[in-house]
Amino acid sequence: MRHSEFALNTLKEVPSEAEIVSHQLMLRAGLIKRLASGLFTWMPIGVRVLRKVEAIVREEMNRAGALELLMPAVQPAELWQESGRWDQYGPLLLRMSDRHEREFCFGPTHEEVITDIARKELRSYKQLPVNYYQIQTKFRDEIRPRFGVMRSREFIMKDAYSFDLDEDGVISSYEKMYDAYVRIFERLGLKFRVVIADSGEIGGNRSQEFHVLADSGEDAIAYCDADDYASNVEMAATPEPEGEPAAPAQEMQTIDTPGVKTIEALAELLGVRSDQTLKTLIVDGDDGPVALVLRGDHELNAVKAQKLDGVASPLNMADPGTVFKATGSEPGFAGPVGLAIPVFFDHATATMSDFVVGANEKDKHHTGVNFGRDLPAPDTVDLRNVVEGDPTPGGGGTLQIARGIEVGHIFQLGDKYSQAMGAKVLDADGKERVMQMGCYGIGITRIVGAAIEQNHDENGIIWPDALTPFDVSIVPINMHKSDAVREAAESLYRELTNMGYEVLLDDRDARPGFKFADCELLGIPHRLVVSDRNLKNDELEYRHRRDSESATLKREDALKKLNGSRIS
RNA sequence: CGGGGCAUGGCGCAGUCUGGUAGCGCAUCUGCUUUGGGAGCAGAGGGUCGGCGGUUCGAAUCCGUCUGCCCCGACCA
Repeated sequence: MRHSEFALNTLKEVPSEAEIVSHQLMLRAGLIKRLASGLFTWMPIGVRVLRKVEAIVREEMNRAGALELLMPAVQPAELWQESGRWDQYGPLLLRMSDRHEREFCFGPTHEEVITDIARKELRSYKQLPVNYYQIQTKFRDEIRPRFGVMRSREFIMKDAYSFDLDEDGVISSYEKMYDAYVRIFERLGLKFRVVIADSGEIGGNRSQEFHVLADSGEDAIAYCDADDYASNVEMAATPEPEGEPAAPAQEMQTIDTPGVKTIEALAELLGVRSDQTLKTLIVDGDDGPVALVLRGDHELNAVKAQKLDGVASPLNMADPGTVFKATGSEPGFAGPVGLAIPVFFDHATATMSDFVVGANEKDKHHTGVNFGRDLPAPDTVDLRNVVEGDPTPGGGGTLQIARGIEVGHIFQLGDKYSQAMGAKVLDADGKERVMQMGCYGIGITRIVGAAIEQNHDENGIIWPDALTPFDVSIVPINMHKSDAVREAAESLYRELTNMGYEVLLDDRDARPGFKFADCELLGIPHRLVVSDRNLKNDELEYRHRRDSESATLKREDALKKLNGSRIS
């Protein structure tokens, strides 16, 4: 592609709409244009990247034996009513009516449609297993779209759905997808981790997420420094307490803490560490409010809390009126001493002694509180987020925390949809059996953003070879003055193109620095500079996007160098 | 949804308080000079100042209203 024929606009200044680096660079490099909140046009250079991602995903899905189909983006309400999700899904689902007042939605996912296909197409166990997939546009009406294509409302997803006769079958289909996903992310050239995930509302038993590692990631991942354990922090278990609390050294006292409503303020006022305090959170329960008690420096884990018997799901903090009724005080001074509602203590509180708690009275806290004396020794539960340094479930190491961007998710669904929608086949005994399903998603558009989050520097994007819109950039110096440079650049362009490279020839009449800056912003991995200076010796200047220095090489050596770095 | 902010040429912004000919930088176009790290000079094009309504002799500016966009939002008990 000649630059002069590729209508590409780059920006020197950062559009103010963009907050994170991938969004900024995608706008500056001209990959995307925003149309409305959470809606983006993929410009020609962006589409080149998108197609690379799709091609790899498609190849590996096909290799794994999955069958590509394409379902409608718009789906009839009846199917969603049949699965029960028309009412469950909430405002995330974009609903619409046609001219006959029939209701539809723009698909946020396709379990209903595929299950409908499966119940019509699949009759016999002999047809199983089947894994259908598509690469297609979804719409989810996010509360707050942000981070460019990373959390947009419309996005492209590869979604796959497997159908098996029994649980052994699902496990096998799931494992095939796991292997395919590992190959996909390896081929994409991204650093990633597979983590144990919450299967959440979708149900089913087993679920893993694929995260691209990046400091700006929205998700926290806990992983072991000694084995291959990795988990979404939402799901990472904390250990049961070991040992006994130290013997009380202080008497319980009630002290004045006017206006002190936060743990930080409390710790500062009393000159204690936050891990010597307890925080007591009042949340809605199934039958009136319940209290959750954590060490002051720990964070509540909502996913864990809402799974407890008696705690409302989804988790909801009690309103101030309820807090007042339950504790006799406004929020900020709740504590477990003398509290008449159910109380859950986190594991980490079990070994504490001489700690500080709210006194259930405005502007008062208790100090020197101890289990066994001021409070009954608790049965503790797992309520908190893990933190760096916690022991791992395998016991072999300690947890580290990394940030990640979720780009893939695989589930064993079981029969949730097939049961609700009657997707059955006949087994070898001629009996009807409800099929077992799995579902497997990859965020195609999100991968592009995640790749940039992981691979960039102050000058721009640094594409992994597998994703780059162009492999090589040819930068001629003074091409419009020097026929020798022009001819050399054109012949190099033809030769590389014939060799199968995707080449961007910067044939603009611009100064070198301008071209270099664009080249780096666009993140093209290989750059060849053609100049009179080097042509005399039949030389080219080669520089990889990650290099800090250029190398002047004989033309054939430069080509060899390119070939040597070829991956496919 | 709650809170905050913004809306002026393709992008980034000033002008609004204190009403009086719509401006700057980047980008674009033309010409000349320039050509190894986002060039210089000279000129040019491009804006119903988000929409509607009001106040006024006069509104980007004041008032009302609507719309759009951005940011923050369990961890406080």
